[in-house]
Amino acid sequence: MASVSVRDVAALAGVSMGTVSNVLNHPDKVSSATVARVQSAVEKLGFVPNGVARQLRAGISNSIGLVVLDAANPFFTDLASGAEARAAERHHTVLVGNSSQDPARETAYLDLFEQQRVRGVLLSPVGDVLPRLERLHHRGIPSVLVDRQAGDPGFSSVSVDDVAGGRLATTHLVSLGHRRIVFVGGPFRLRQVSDRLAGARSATKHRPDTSIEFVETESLTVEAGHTAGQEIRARTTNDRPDAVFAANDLVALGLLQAFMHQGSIKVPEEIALIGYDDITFASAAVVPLSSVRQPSHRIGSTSVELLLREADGGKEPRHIVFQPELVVRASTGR
Amino acid sequence: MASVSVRDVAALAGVSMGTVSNVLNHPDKVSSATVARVQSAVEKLGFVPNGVARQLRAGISNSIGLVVLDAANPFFTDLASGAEARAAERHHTVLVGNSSQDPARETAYLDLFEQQRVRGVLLSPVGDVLPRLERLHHRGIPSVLVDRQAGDPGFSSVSVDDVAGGRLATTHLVSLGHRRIVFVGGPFRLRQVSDRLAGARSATKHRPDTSIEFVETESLTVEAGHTAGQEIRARTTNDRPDAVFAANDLVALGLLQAFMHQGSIKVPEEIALIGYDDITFASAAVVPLSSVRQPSHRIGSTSVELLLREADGGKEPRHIVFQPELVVRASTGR
DNA sequence: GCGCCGTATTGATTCGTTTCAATATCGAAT
DNA sequence: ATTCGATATTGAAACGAATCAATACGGCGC
Repeated sequence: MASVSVRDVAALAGVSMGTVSNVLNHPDKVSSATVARVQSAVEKLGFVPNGVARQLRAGISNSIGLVVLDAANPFFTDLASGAEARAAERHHTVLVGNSSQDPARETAYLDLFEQQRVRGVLLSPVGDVLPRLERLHHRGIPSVLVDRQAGDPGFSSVSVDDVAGGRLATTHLVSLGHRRIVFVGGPFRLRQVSDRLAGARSATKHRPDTSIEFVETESLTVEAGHTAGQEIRARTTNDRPDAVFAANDLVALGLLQAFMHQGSIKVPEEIALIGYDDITFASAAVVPLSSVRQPSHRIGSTSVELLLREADGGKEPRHIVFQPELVVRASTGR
Repeated sequence: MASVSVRDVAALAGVSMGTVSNVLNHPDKVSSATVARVQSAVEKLGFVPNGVARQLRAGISNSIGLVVLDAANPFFTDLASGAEARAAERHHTVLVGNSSQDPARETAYLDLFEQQRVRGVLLSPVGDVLPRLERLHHRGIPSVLVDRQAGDPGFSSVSVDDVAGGRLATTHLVSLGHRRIVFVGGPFRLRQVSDRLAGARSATKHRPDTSIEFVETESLTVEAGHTAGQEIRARTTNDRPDAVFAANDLVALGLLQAFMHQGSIKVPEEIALIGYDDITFASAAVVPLSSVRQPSHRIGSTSVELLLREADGGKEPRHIVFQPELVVRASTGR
């Protein structure tokens, strides 16, 4: 019942296996009469070529591996959909792995992709992956760092200037008159977080009347934001900040939920709030959320672009940096 | 420079390919001295077994294909994460495809999975896929319908009783005194939509004082909801419903955005609103959203469970139906 | 010293496809 | 009639690992 192979098709059509293969892949090399005969045999047997065997023979697949930090974050689903779209145009497939910010899972996916001999790897890294990428590179598997500038210029990268984004958000808060700012996000070892934080710091550096405090969270989720928000809500009014900059919108939404609980803290009157990523849900939040927009879809498509360029030609690595954009909504007053 | 194979490892270790393979897969069959020698050769050469070759030889992969209706919908990302977690426990990998409610893309992913000879397929269908699944089944690839009861009992399914869910939501609206209800969602050909709608209808059937109207959208997205909301907002006050039941939370959030625009319609005072799925963002919305909760994570893990059972033992198909749960928040008053 | 048994190891074959040099076929040109 | 060329087709050799019957190697009892 199981598998019909080219052999069976060839037998039924009365030709050799090579000819069947040619009908499938180079129909122009085969006389039209034979093409017809083979195709009807394919039809009759319900033959579907075995992609695994094909890939083994070809030596390289047309799949691209993508490891994201958090599949539940709309920023990454947008990014992934951008990557998929571009890949589909080039007849490639994207395999998405979710590291959930766990270095072990990240490694597991890299192992899988290496074993599967994917065409290349797109990665928004958690752990220290450079040695790993070296190894992949050495094996002929190129990689592109996504949403993070390469520490090592040896690897291509597509990123957004997170320092600029952090500065944008913070400058905006300061310009509204806020002086006591809290940055919420984490873990700080994530580049996205530390860069946005650095931007925040640089925006306040030359303003001695402002202060900036850092609250580290375990992850960049709604839940983590909610926890941090409860901590802030528990403070006495005097100890509270007058503005909060969240490392991403999920955290911001969690904070917002905590602040609004029983109406304890009014946003933006008592505390102004700004997030990062401008996910779809930001504008539909209890208090529509100000945010820093990133071109998530384009990041994905551009990454694939770079990756395939490298996989094909072997050009030297490139670095593309997009600029973020401030989006002002009700959560920072106006 | 590329690939080191078992052959190279065997040569360096001074053993046969068969022995290398045994070290990798049945270390107990090999003397410990040889194991050590082979492992050091593996180390030295940086050998990573070729998963593609392995799979070809094995004849079956340990990947599971999953096709979702909308990867941007948190309901499906939760479902996928449930599936991944369960699959990982069983040493399987989930390949996620996003059909975006497009039958052509759905078919493309099924083609891919068939060519890749995956272990099985999880599918939340858009088009008429039963013939396709028959074919897969005939080829020895089992499938499980996800988030939809099988029309054909020949295939296993894991679903939520959407009719009950629709009834739950609508009964709730009626019990709050709402009499003029609009159901927003689409396309109606999606089972999820038509079932929820059927539930809504059944809840109002024996109440001649209530009316229910159906507004069909092109898809189940925030944007589609927003468009439908603008249409409703454009009506004269007399023509407006006093409650809206959205086919999912994304649509509900879109509606909410449209209603709140310049404060034109107050929720829930002028129009009560209830969604479906209870995604994370529902509780953080402008007006926290009432919804119908589904056990998305468990749906995913249970699906994998059923699929692997079928892939292993070949037991007869099973049908699991979860019950939805009403979650009341501010958007339906109280 | 011989046969026997269990453990270790080998080497050839298989999985299903693509590739490519070799061959077959046929018409046109010499 | 023979050669040349172009076009179609063939068949065998890869790709890289897993399997399994066959063999080698010891040690043991007799």
